[in-house]
Amino acid sequence: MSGSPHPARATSADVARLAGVSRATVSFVLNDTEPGRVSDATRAKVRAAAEQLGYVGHAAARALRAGRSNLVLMPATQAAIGRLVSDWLDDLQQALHEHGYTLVLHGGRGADPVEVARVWAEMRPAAVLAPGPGLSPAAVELLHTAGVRAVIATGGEPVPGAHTVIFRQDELGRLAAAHLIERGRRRLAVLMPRERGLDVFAEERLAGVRAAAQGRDVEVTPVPLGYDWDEALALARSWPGLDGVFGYNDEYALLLIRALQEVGRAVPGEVSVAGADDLLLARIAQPALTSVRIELGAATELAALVHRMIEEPAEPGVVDTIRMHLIIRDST
Amino acid sequence: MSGSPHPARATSADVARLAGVSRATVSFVLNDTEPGRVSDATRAKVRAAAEQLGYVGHAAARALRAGRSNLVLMPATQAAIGRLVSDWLDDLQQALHEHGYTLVLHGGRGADPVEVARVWAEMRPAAVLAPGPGLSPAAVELLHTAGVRAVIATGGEPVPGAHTVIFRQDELGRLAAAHLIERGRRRLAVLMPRERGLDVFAEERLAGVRAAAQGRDVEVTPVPLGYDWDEALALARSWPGLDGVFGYNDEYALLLIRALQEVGRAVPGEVSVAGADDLLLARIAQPALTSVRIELGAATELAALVHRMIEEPAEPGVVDTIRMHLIIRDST
DNA sequence: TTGAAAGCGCTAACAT
DNA sequence: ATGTTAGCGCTTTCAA
Repeated sequence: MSGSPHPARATSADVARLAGVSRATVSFVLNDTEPGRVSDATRAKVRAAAEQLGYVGHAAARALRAGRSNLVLMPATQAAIGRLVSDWLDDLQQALHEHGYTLVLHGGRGADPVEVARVWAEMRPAAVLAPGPGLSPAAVELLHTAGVRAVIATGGEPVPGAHTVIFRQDELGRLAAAHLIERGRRRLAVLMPRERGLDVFAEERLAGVRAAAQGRDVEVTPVPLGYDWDEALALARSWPGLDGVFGYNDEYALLLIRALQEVGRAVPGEVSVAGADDLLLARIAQPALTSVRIELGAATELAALVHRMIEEPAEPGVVDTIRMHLIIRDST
Repeated sequence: MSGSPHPARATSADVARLAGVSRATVSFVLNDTEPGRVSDATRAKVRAAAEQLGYVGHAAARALRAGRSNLVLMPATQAAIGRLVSDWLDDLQQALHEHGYTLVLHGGRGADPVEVARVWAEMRPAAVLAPGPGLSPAAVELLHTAGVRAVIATGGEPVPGAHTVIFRQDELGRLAAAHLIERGRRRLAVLMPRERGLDVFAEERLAGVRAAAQGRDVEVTPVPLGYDWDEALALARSWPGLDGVFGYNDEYALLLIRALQEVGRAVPGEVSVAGADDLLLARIAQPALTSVRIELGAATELAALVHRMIEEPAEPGVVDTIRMHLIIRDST
């Protein structure tokens, strides 16, 4: 085939020409602004012309004109967490869409936070939702300077300059550790995933475990573990005699449990193990896995908050707290 | 606090003013186009001014001017599949970034494909990567008309108008079913997830199972199942006497296995079960789960393909095939 | 009820 | 070696 296989993309000017009206009229009709401004006959003409040409708006042009885009940005790291989070993201996407925003998940794991924030800022999103640890003060400043209206962080403590949804990673560790200690465990391990992007969360969870152990004659040992069977098996074989484990999350916890079983160490007899996320897998594991459940809250509320912050920027502050509680099962 | 908490975002004109040069010069310096055009002294001045003002480019303006954005769009559904895919996405994001593109995961599960394609088209992405079943001919046409250079589909058969990475969902079912039949199973179940967005894949996998059963005196029954313990348990209790199961993927397969075990039905004694994805969880399950492994291939190659297609659009065609093979374990 | 026109921030062809 | 300027597609004020 030679030449362009597709007709040049139609602009609103093309639509206007075909319909025999001005570009202004086209804009009013297609966006339904100022109802009653354009007569029904003209509306129909414009609609037909747009349809015929296969007209599709140009987000960049609109954003340029409006001074801001309708994008809401979120690091894609979040999406990889599991079904719980990804279902919730679906709801969030839907709720934001109803407010006229487009949720966009953006990668960039592992890179320099300020560099990542820069790429985000170039997209001039209306809002950014991100884990606090990835949002250095410099990054927040950069986003605001670039005109991002709403920066919403999730994390253990308020991020300066951003609204913060309090999500205490350390509380995950604290809850699990308190339970293990109550069960009589005194030598606690905390699994520290080797996978990129997880280290900041792991450190906070470890801190929570340490806090629970404080002044209680309990020893806490961080234990690195990659998400890999052979490594888990090697760890189980040379298990350093610890009697309680907080597994970072359910996946790592389950991996370790199987490895321990494989080398003949009883769970919970010899070692108690607790996870986090309360996946369905935790419930159906054998033994069923004690886990910290995270209540993500209604996505619609977060969407509404985002909308409010974009419409009328207010003082940054603490917004809401993600609640969590322990579900005790047979692994502890 | 009153007034704007942040300085107005600087434009390239501001940078030019501060540096005492023209906007053109700023553009040349910051983009490093035409090296040698600007003297070192001027370059330094411009850089310093940009730094001082916290200048950040404006992607929308650049896209408007260039006629296309540097966005590569992919449905976020993909991301929810699991660790295998999400790690791969990380690599893809990285590889695309090195070509100057920004990978964006976009939600929109469940909505009308053409409506979704419309929202995508408005962003004028350079490329769209999507599962074929979501790309109707109308959707592909819409994207092309909107100027999207590269539409790359994944699916069982070539999508008209798009390059296609052949990914035969039916082959997943065929491989698993052939194995089950070889093991002497004659009454096969195929789990059909109730979760939104998964039905198109499930139908194709079911078709693969049917193909394997063809002319072999094997009965195939689709069995709906939501990802939920109670539902799995109810299914197991009223198990319709089928002796082989293709579980859609590892997660559903594992869920069913546990439910069957719970009601005293032996796996693989009474029922053989196979999954797909070959998650680590399949390997550590008890019994270890037979699963179809999917070889996603190098993300760098796909990134290079995307780049090539954007630079010099060519005839759509079949690009590459995602390979898969069965890993036989104890569940069959 | 509709049209004309300015201008969002950027790049690149052309001029100096 | 650097500057001037047109124009990408859109919305919205102002004028008719």
